[in-house]
Amino acid sequence: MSVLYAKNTANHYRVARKKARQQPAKRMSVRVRFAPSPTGALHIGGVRTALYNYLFARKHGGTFILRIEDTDQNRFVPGAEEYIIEALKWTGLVPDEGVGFGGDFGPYRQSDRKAIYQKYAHELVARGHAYFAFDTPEELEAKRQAEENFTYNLHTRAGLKNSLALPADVVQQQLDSGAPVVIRLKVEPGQDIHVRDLVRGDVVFQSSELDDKVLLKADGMPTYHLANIVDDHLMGITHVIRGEEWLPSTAHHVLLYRGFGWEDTMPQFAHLPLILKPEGNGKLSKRDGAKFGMPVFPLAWVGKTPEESFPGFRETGFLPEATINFLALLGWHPGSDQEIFSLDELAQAFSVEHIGKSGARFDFEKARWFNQRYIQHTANTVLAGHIRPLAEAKGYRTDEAFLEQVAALMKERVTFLPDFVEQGYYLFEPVHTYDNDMIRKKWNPALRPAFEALIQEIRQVAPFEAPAIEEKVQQFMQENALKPGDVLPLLRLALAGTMKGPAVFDMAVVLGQAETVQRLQRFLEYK
RNA sequence: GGCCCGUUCGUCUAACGGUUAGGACGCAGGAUUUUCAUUCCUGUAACACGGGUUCGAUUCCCGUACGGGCUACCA
Repeated sequence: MSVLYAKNTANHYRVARKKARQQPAKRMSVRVRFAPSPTGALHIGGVRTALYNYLFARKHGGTFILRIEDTDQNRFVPGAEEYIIEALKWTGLVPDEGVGFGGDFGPYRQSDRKAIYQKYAHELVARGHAYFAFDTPEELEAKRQAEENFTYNLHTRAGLKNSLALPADVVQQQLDSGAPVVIRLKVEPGQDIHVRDLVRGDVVFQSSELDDKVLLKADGMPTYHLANIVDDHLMGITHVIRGEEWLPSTAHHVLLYRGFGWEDTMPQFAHLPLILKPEGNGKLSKRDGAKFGMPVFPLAWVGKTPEESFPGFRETGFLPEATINFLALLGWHPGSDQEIFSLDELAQAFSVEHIGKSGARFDFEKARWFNQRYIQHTANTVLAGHIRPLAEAKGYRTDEAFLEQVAALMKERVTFLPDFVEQGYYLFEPVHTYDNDMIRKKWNPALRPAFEALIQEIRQVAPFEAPAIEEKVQQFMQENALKPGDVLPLLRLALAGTMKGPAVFDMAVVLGQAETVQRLQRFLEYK
């Protein structure tokens, strides 16, 4: 971008602001939309797009809208819409308006707006900015086979079957016959199309490079291009925040706004950088989940086959807050060194200017770190609520007081929620795996009498609390000339089977006096 | 191929002409912890390349290389 362009951009904004002031009040409030297609599970990149839209709306006291773009009947997947809504609820990105959330600009599902698009498509034809085309997909495919870079545009349309090339009576006859017909955008040559992108600045396209995009398909449904312009206009969208893959077609979108005479209220655009694979080339795909052993979807998705089924952040044991925090920083930075943000804090700090321009690699290690941190800083009562269903599934006890104790003991040494009941299983059920190498290292048959005596001591401790137990054990070690290194590891092994874990005496308390004594005795038999 | 976008430690990124190029993850080392983890400290490591513009370029411009996206009656 040259200095001149930058200057022009600034000028443009000044003009735009001036215009905005002259517009009615309805243009003043921010309205953004998240517009996914229900073709399967919502990709994590889609969640990030939703997040940025949500944050932008919150930041500016605006409205966050969910619109379902289901104009491709062939790619429709049952359950996908429900999945999208559930994913938004789980992450806390709850729409103010949209499918399932009400609002005055509905319907918000594009398949329910079919008639609207047809009306506008025909209006565009009447205005001379679009035309009918009768070429079949097969014919076009043949053209592409025959010609390397075949494009439907002003150079080729004269030789194709459309209302611009065919005689009026033939066109009318085609129309009357009910033969398959599409409506295409008539791209006029010789125009510079400027897209003032909030993230990238001024992006220029030559209209002669653009093809005559299909606006209304033969099945009567609109393509994305038509539907998104009509809806954004009708729904009063002020800012379009979407993935970078849409940048090239934005030129067409600008042409559509012009064609409809809506350029004055055209939304501002912000194209987000893509999320890339952890390693190698290309953008993150659903297959990368299995490849790198990590989820790339917010929620698990159950497909028809195992290959079409995918794990989710939720099921892996991520807290939604950690997931959001992680995603927020993937392609955006707050302008400070702060790393930990609640949703509200993110909304406060958010600004489009701080969205990055280049693609961000999906860094699962960082995601792990966020989750670990969030678990550490989450209240035991809240954690208990997360642990309960996991414990239930394993048939473990689930009383509140106990689960809170488990949370307290384990929260500083787990990464994912299931770790509480997996790594810390010995808090719920008897030890099933002993670290035999460690036992060999620490056990000595000569220790047996002392160990038996110690069990008796522990049996006596009352009340059975950590300081009291510790005191008793300390005293015992002193009297028997034993070192902590001789005794403590054995106690730990007896209670947990492993050298990893919470402080021994804390564990003993959580297990309870009876269970502690029982485990010590069982250990004596085991070894 | 054409069009468009991008390029700072391994990764996420800060810097908006003058800095010992900052932070975080990861990794390494140390302290604390009679385990593990946490916590704390320290270290490691980057301006893709070549031309300009400028007193001075990571920063502005051009080019090259590399990466990415789009190129459907998919979104």
